[in-house]
Amino acid sequence: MSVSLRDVAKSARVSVGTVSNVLNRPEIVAEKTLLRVRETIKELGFVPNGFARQLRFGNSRTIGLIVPDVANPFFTEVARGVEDGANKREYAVFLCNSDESVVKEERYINVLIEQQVRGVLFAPSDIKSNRMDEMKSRGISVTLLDREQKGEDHCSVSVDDIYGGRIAIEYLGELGHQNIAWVAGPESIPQVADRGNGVAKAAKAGGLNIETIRVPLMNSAQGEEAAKLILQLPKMPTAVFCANDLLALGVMRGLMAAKVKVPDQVSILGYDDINFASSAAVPLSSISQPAYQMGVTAADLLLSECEDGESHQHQQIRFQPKLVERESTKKR
Amino acid sequence: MSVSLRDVAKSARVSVGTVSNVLNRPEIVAEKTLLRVRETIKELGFVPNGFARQLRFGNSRTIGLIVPDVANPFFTEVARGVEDGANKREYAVFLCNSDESVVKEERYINVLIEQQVRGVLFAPSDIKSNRMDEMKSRGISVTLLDREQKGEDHCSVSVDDIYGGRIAIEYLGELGHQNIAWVAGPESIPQVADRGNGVAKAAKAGGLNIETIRVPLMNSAQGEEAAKLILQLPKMPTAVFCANDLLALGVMRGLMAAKVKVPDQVSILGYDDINFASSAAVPLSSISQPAYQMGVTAADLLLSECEDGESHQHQQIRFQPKLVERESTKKR
DNA sequence: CCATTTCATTGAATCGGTTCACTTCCAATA
DNA sequence: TATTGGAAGTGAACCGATTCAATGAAATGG
Repeated sequence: MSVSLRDVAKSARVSVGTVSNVLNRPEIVAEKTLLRVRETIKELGFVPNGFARQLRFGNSRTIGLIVPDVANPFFTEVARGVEDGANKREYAVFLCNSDESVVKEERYINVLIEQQVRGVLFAPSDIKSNRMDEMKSRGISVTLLDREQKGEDHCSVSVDDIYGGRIAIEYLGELGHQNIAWVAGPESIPQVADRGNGVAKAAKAGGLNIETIRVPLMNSAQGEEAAKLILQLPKMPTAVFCANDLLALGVMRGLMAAKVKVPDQVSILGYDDINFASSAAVPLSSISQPAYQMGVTAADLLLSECEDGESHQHQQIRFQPKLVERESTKKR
Repeated sequence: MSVSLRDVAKSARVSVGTVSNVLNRPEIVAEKTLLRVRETIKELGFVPNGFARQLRFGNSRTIGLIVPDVANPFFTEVARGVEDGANKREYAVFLCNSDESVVKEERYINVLIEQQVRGVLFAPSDIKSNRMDEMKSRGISVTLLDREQKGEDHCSVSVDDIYGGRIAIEYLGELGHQNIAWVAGPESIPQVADRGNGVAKAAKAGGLNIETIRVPLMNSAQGEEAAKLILQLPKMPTAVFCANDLLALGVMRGLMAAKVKVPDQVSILGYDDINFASSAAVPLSSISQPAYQMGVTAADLLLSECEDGESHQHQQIRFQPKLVERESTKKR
């Protein structure tokens, strides 16, 4: 089927070594031979086989990035950062969307191993260290993304979500809000749990009243559901803090549909600071995570691990989230 | 560095063939040997080398997907479709974000060739058929995404954007709008040009007045700029049709900031029907493209080309966009 | 004219897993 | 006892590009 280097060699009446030299070190080949071989290559439509080359070299210049949801603007932003960080060092990124499914995650890990990527950036749906150890044992470096691990087996890049939850509530407290609804996702998601801890801590310190509303998924449709529940609360809160921006946008829509004025009657605060937050009808205040920067940093960390080899020291990098004030929050 | 099959064989005192059989056809190996070899594999931490395997087999079960912008919800939706379509046939997808840069596009094409993907789904920033022909000559099938080519060298999946532009204006005409602003992106983007043609055609047929506003990028910030321009028009339009939803959301925000009521004073119509369209403060009416379906179809087309080989017939599949009516458009 | 250096080319060995024709060995059958 | 059959295991050849010690040929120098 495919034309091999040997075919070219035979047809051009030279040795395989010469053809290889034409491709890789043309300067050491006599001009006449060079032209003849190149002519033959074109004629036969020869293209070197990447597998064979890499089999010889031992590794590729690609890394894998596994995220739970590409449709979430937060992760697309992280992905852009990873890409830029990797491109700077001339690596390419294999972007894998696990869709929060462990099965897909496993499948992608297998593919990445088979394709012999140099390293993997992993934002697991669920921390299963066995696969991570497996990758490591195969010489594939792994860096955790948006998740931190207790041990020091891997590098990681994460965000201090407890702090994020705390400053959110502190800010709402400063604005004079006493009754606050906390719209949370599943407790099983570590980020949600951490943000919730921060919320509880700040509420206790400030003597604020928190009403928790838990929804199974963190999208805007669930936000609208949450809005309905908020409207039914015995005591209507004056502010709502949501576990991510998609929820917040849904809540905003749900409340506005019920003629509740945002932010005059109810303030809304999101988390992630996705792009769309600023272009909502009432621009959304949010707790911002440096998504792009996290991606760049993670790529840097992973690739320096790949290139340093033995001498590498694992690092746990943790970013601080920041409040971004827009128009959806207001003094009581 | 890495443990090879030969090392295992030596250590377990069997031949390489037997070790290979333990991995691939364990049923033909005597149980006692099986256990011993497996023990050794675990002990040495042996992992087969994917390149060597694929060198033997000749090709992988991966395809590449090159999109101009993963951050655009339209393309993430397409990507999900592609993934699901590919997974059904047990292929994995290498998602590459060209970021509208030809340089990145080229680099990714090289990586895909090197990784010996089976096929490529390509939404080019710019139709450069030379690379496409090159891939084809290397036995990598190529299917065009969201772009149609005149010749019949490749399969393609696209949307009838002329039709989309037409039904948009026809709809606004039916609602009684006579003065309509058309917020367009760069004319160099084929989709924009097609939509514009549809707009012109429908306007002529219906005797409507169209004011074209051209912006350099198709994001929501540019939409806000467009809103300013609209407010300065000598004759204020009663409806705005935007080349995509991001622009439309920006326009909506810009107009509302200027106290223009949507849709009472001005109707707004977008294009793409991204997820966020429905959760905007005033849910956005839009021309919907079957993004997910397009992705699934493209993957199917590509993979049947890969598997059929010679007997394959190239197909040009073209979807019809549909109007989705929400609350941002209203009768005059 | 021979010795030495330079330049061009060669081709076998290598990477690591898979395959397959072949050998062993043992039990079953005639 | 001789023959057959089947199961288990062997190891060389192979996939295709790269590398490097070795060879050949031409050019330079004395």
